[in-house]
Amino acid sequence: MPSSSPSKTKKTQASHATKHKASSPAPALDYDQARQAAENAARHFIKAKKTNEKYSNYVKAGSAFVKSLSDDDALKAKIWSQHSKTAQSQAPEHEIDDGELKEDELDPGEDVHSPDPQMDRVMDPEFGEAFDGPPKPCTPEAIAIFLWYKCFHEGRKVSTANLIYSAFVNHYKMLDGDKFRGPWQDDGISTPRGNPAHAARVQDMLKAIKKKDGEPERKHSRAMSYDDMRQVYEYISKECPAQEEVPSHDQQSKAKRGRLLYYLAVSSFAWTVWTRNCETRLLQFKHFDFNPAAKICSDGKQHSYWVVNLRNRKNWQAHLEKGEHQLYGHVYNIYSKPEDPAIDVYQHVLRWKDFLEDHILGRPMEDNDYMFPGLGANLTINPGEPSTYAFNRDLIKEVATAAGLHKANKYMTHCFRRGGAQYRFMFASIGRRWTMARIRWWGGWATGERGDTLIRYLLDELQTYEEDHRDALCPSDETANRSHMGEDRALRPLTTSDGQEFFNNCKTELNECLKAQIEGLSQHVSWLTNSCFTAMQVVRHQQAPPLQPQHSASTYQALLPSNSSLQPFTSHIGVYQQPNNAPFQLSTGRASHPIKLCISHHQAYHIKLCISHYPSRPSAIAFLKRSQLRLPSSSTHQRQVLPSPFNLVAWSIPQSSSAVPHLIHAIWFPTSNDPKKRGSRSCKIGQLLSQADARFLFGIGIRRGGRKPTKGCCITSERSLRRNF
DNA sequence: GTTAACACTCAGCTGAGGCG
DNA sequence: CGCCTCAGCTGAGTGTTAAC
Repeated sequence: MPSSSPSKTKKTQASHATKHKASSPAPALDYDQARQAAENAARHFIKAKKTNEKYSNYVKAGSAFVKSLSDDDALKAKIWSQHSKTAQSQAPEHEIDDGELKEDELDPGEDVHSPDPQMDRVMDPEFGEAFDGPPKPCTPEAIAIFLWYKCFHEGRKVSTANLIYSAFVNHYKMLDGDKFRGPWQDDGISTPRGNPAHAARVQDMLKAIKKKDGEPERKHSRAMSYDDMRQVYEYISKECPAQEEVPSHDQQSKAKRGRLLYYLAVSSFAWTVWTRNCETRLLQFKHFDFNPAAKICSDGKQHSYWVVNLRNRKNWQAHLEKGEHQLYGHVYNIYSKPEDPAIDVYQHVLRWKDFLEDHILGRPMEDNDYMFPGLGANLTINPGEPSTYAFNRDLIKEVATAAGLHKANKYMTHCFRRGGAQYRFMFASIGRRWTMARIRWWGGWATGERGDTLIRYLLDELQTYEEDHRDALCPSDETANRSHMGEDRALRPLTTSDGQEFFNNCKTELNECLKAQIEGLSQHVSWLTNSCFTAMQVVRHQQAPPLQPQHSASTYQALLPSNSSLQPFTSHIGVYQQPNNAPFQLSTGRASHPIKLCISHHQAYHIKLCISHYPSRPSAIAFLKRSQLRLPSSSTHQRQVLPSPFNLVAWSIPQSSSAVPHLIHAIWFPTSNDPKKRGSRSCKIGQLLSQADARFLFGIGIRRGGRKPTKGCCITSERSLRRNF
């Protein structure tokens, strides 16, 4: 019988052992005692304590079940026997008893004696003791019936069948050395040998149980994703009262702060180191090193970190036996991650430790203190006891619900291990995902584990993602089964179809853009021609004296449209000057009335047009921009550099022309400082521009820097423009 | 050598019941 | 009513074996 207080018993035993060790050497043992002690030690320690307990419980339960069944059957047999005797004594001799009941009179749950001799079997007289002592011929049948009872009658799942089966395998394996190991052998004559759990009858029942429920429903904990962690952290950042805001007497605020700091520490630790709940709960202060030796990286930088040593991860007993781990456990260096506070376990654990020491314990932590002890309602704890599973489970659900996570009740204690591992395996940014080898090491999985069962829940997620076809109707290609996480979507070459689609899209966009530009320029040209024409009319009729530069701006600003987008570029007014600082003047044909016009730039290319007259030179229209205009200087072979968008100078504006396309007669590159040559050349090269040419001219007027003027270049058509530009 | 099925172990999970 | 303990069920994780 198990002790009612196992912990006390354990402590008592340990205490006795300690005393015994300290007081006297071990007494001498005889052979029987030593053999018995060795067998007991093997029986008790070959499996984990909990496993042994569960196995033992199932064997006991099975034993009780067969006894009960045997007793019931004996009772029924007795009643039946008495009933038969009574019936025979009371029945008239002449009455014919057919010995059978009609089928519809039978209880459907009641077994019917079949005429089939195989079915009409009598219970083995040893059935009630089938599990007592060495296996008997009826033991396999007893195991099979017990399995049927638990799984078919009580509705237990396959795992229960496996557990019962394993319990009986282990029970008989450990019963008498090698005697009851191996396949079950029972010829009906000699004493049976082997393990009765391996009998065909038991195996058949196991197969039947495994198939009875079809595909089992999986109940995984929902993984805590990186986004979930951030969402919870944002919630806690708002809700967690700062230390300086918590009065010493305010236990409620203090408790709230403590719980949230505890949650941040536990969650970030489990999410980062991928620990299971029990592994986190059982961590003690001695497993941490908060003052490790300074470490200088290869790049010369030094980072803050602390060290945690996990020694007792799940199923590591076998690993330790094989020496698959480091001598002193599995060591993790935890570095600060201030840029990502939601998962900065370095800071969260330190913060929790400080809170624990300063506000709960009132002393520095000691080696055997649990890092995450269970918290009471008012921060009452016992540092020598770890937190409970239920406490962590409830806290996770509480915080997840409060933070507004989707399906918050689906988060269980395993959510951090799943979420952290999935993040490093699948969801971290490219370049930050870990290799399978690193994931295997970090999560403490066996090195020889197969690919598809290695970390099943990781690969399940990936499998689901890559083999999921629910988005097959999505217009965009979301196929993810051609590479890891569908990363090839970003690396696939451009297909003909993609190129055609891209071209069409560009064409549409470009057309709309050009259309807008041309319309804008067209308005400019229209306004420009009107302005020029009006200005010339003013000059012609007023016969005004030459305008001073400071007057010209205000004068001709009045000619500009009110549209704000066409504000005059006043800083450039008058910059087009001759060396002696005299302003250029507009010449209308041979007239010598200087007029200066400044046309603001607009939209594309900031075209500025300055129409000036210069007494010693031909009238000109210059397109100014940030580039440089080379103009003849006073010396024959020197050129003066002035701001201009391109090296174009047009001249000779017809007085009567009001149409845009006929405004510009010629475009001329001034290459000579000789007014006579310029004048004579201009006469030869002047030609009318079409509207298309004019627009084209304005369009390509953006050409910056200006090509070196070619001697006597005249541009009169689009083709010429193309050729000369 | 690979793969799938099987075998086994153990911690997570759940509900019942006791207790203050 | 909430907290805690306990027992039993469930599923994850790991190891082994046989078929291909």
